Amino acid sequence: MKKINVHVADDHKVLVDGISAVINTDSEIEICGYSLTGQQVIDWFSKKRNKADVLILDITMPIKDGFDVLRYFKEKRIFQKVIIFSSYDDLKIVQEALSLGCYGYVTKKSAGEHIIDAIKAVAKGEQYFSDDIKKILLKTFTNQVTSTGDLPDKIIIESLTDRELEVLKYIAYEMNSGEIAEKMSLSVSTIDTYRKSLLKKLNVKNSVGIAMYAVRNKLI
Amino acid sequence: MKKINVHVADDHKVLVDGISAVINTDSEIEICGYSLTGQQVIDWFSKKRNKADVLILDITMPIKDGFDVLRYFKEKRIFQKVIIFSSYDDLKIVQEALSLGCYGYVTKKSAGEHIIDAIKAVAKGEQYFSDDIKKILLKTFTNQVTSTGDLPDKIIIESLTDRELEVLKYIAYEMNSGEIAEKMSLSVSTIDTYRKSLLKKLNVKNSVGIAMYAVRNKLI
DNA sequence: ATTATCATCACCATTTATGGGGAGTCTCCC
DNA sequence: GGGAGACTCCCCATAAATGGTGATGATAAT
Repeated sequence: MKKINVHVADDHKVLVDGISAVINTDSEIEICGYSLTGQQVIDWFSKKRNKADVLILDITMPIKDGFDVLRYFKEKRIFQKVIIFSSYDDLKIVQEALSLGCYGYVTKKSAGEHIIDAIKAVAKGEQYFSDDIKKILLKTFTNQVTSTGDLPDKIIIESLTDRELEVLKYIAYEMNSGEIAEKMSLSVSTIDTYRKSLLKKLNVKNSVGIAMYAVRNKLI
Repeated sequence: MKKINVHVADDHKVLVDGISAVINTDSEIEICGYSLTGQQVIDWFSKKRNKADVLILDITMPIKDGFDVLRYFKEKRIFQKVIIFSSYDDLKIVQEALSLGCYGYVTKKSAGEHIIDAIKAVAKGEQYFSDDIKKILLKTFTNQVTSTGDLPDKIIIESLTDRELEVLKYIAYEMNSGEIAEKMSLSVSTIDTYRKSLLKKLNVKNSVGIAMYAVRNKLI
C-alpha cells in the first residue's frame, strides 16, 4: 500500500523532529519534507514535483504564517489537505482556519497520541479535530448556526413583498426577466419593476447583488 | 417584566396539557394558545393579532406537519422562534428543521426538565438543543463543514486560470466590467473575455450564475 | 372616505452583458 | 522549434438590465 506522505511545517525545529519521530513509528506514514517558515512551505509546494498527502501546519511562523499558507492554497486552488497544529484554541482562529479550508485542527497540548489518527483521517478525506477544539466548535454551532441574520437585514426582508421575494428567488436561479415573466405569467415590464424595487430595497448594485443577498440571508 | 408567550402544537392533547402544566410552574412564561394540527398552527399565526414569542412544535401532526409549518413561516418571512419538540433524533430530520429556521430542538425523551430552559434561551434569541441532539450535531459538523465540494466541481475550479478567478471574485462583489477593468488595470474588452470564458467553463447562464458558483464553492 | 400599499403594466433612454469572431505576445514544455 | 495555454485586446451585433416616470385597479388600514 502506498504510504501517506506528510510535510511538517513549524518554526521550532525540535517540534518538527518530535513530530517526525512520532510519525515514523507508524508504517503507513512517512515524512516527505519539512519547513520552518510559511514562505518555505509555499516555495516547497509551488514546485510541481513536490507533493504531500497531508501538511501539518503551525500557525505561528516567521515570514508568512499558517494563514498565509492556507490563503496561498486557496488562491492557487490547490486542494491540499492541511492539519493545523497550533497552541491556539481560540474560536476565531479555529473558524478562520476552517474557512480557509483546513481539514483538521489539533492543539499542541492535546496532541501527541492523536496526531497519527488525525493524519490518517485527513488522508482519507475526513476531518479531524482534537477534543478541545470539538468542544469549541460545538459551542459555536449551538450559538450561531442558522442565526437568521441581524436586525437591519431582518427589517429589510420583512419589507419585501411576496412578489418581490418570488422574483428574487428566480433571479438567484439565474433566470432572466423573460423567463421569470413566463414562469409567473406576468409581463416582462412587471418583472423589471420588481427588479428595480429589489435593487433599491436591498441597496445593491445589480442582479448579482440580489442573488448574493438571497444566499446570505438564506432566502433561497 | 413581560411574560414569555408560548404556543404549543402537538397532536396529542395529553402532551399539550402536560407541557402547559410544566410551563405554568414558571412565573416568567405563559401559554397563549395551542394547536393539534399543523393547519391549526398556520391558521392561528396567520391572524395578525395572534402572536407568540416561542412556538413549541411537534413534527408529526395530521393535516400539515411541523415542517409545513416551518416552511409557512419561511415563505411568509415570519421570524417566529420555534422549538421543535419531537421524538425524532434523526440527523436528516434535525438538519431539515435547522435549515427551515427553527431555533431549538428538544427530543421528547430528553425533555421535561429542559423545556423551560429551552424556552427561555430561545426567547432571548439564543439556540437550544437537548444533549442528544447536540451530540448528533457535532458529528455532522465534524464530518461535513468546510468539505470543499465534490469531484466534478473541483476539476472545473482547477481549470480556471488565475485571471478568471480574480474576475469571478470581483463579479461576486457586484462589480461591472468597467469597474473590474479599472481595478485590474486592464481594458474592458479583456474583462468581457474572461466573463465569457467563465460562463462557458462554469456552465452557467449569466453573472448571477458565476457569483452563485463562487459562493457554493467557497471561492470568495 | 381617504390614505397607503401592493400588484400590474408601459414607454423611454442608457448602460451592461452576452455571443461570435479574430489576433497578437508570452511562457512553458516536449 | 513547434504547440499549448494563458493573457491581452479588438470588432460587431444582439440581448438584457438599469433608471426614470407614470398609471390603473385592488385591497387594507385608519
